[in-house]
Amino acid sequence: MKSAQTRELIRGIALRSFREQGFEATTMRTIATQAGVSLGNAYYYFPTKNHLVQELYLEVQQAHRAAAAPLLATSDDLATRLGIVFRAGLEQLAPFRDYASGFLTAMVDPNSPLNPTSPESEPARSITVGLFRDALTGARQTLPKDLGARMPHALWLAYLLLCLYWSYDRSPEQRNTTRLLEQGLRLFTAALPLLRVPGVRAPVRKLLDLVAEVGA
Amino acid sequence: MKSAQTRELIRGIALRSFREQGFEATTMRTIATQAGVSLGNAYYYFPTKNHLVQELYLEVQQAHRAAAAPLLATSDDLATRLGIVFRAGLEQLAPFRDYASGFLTAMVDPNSPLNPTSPESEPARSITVGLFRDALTGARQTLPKDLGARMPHALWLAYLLLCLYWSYDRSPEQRNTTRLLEQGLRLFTAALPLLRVPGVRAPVRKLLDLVAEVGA
DNA sequence: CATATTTTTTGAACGTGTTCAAAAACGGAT
DNA sequence: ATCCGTTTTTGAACACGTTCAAAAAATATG
Repeated sequence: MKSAQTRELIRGIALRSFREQGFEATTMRTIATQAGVSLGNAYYYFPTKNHLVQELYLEVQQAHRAAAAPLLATSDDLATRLGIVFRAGLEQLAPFRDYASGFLTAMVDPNSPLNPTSPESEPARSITVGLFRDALTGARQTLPKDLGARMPHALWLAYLLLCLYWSYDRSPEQRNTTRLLEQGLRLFTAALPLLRVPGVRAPVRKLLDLVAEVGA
Repeated sequence: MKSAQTRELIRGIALRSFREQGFEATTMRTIATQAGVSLGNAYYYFPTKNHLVQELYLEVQQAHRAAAAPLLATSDDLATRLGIVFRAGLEQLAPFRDYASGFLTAMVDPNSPLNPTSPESEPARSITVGLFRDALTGARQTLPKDLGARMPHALWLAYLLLCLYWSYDRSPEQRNTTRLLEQGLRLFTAALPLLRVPGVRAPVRKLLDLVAEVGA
């Protein structure tokens, strides 16, 4: 029971190495060696390399919240607020740009604990979904209730897709990603009034329901 | 030069095994053994396991075209035609449902030849993009020229996202995926007239341009 | 035909993530 | 203090994708 220290030691070294060397360059053996521990011992605390990456994932999401939450107090415009959350998220990822593909590949596998829709990712996921919920509820503009309930989850998925785009974005400083975000927000706000039209609202709700089933 | 036979032998056995056993269960060693060839020899013809999967990818896209092309002759309605291409694509994938995640994970890695946006995937990609182009040009409804030029590529990306959704879809017979497709098509046709409004068309074009940069 | 060169094939090796039986350290009850 | 059960740690092993030098086979050249 005393050796939750060992766990922390391994965790800390792994996360530092992930940040500095990336996913594939960080080997379970190097982690164990740097921690002064046997390879098998690392596996005693973390059943999988991906479980270690998940610790990083959670930490990044916590930083995301810490960065976005104060900024949300500065505006009550919906698009601005959504932009704050999206942008703060991308900023957290910036340091990982070079190794993004390695992390990404691991996250897409539906059987991996790392997958954002997995039960193991629930803590990290709920942070981001919560941020989008805050962005919506604190805004001057409001959505129809049924859509508002489904929207945070849909926005979270949109955020994941944006991250996917970002990891493929080879434009300087990933400007295309921010451009895509801005255009998307513009279109979203332009379409906002339409969501009150019953003929639009109903199909959109159905769409959101289907989208919601990913990562329920 | 004579032994392009060996290549075909390995290729054939690998593809059959991929179909029957999936991606991870099909091992380079089992392929080599079944082909009566040494492990190193398989690598002489295919520098990577993923290069073998790519052969499967191409074959599936060819089947996609073979299935969709004749059906396209039966209607000139845009939504119907798009639905034909999307649905035919999903039908080709159906046999792989159980192993989809394995293939998928390999395809998302931007550094993999398997990635749909890679140069190596160009033959397979151009088939699908071409199908969407055919669906558009043969339709009664027309798009503004600037959007029409960008749309096939965007639809191809939408198709990839639908495949991603499909691979996560745990509803019986993946009904959710077809529902999502139908709802999406409904919304697309409903939004079609809007694309002629200059205030909508311009931002949409910008969006499509950004989207186009993935897999240029 | 004999020899040189190129193409094909082999088999052993490497480093990876992961597993596991057994050893060691630890902690509480006698 | 000693024993017993649990927790922690170890080190060797496995299967995998991949690499590579060298052997073998095929082919070209004299």
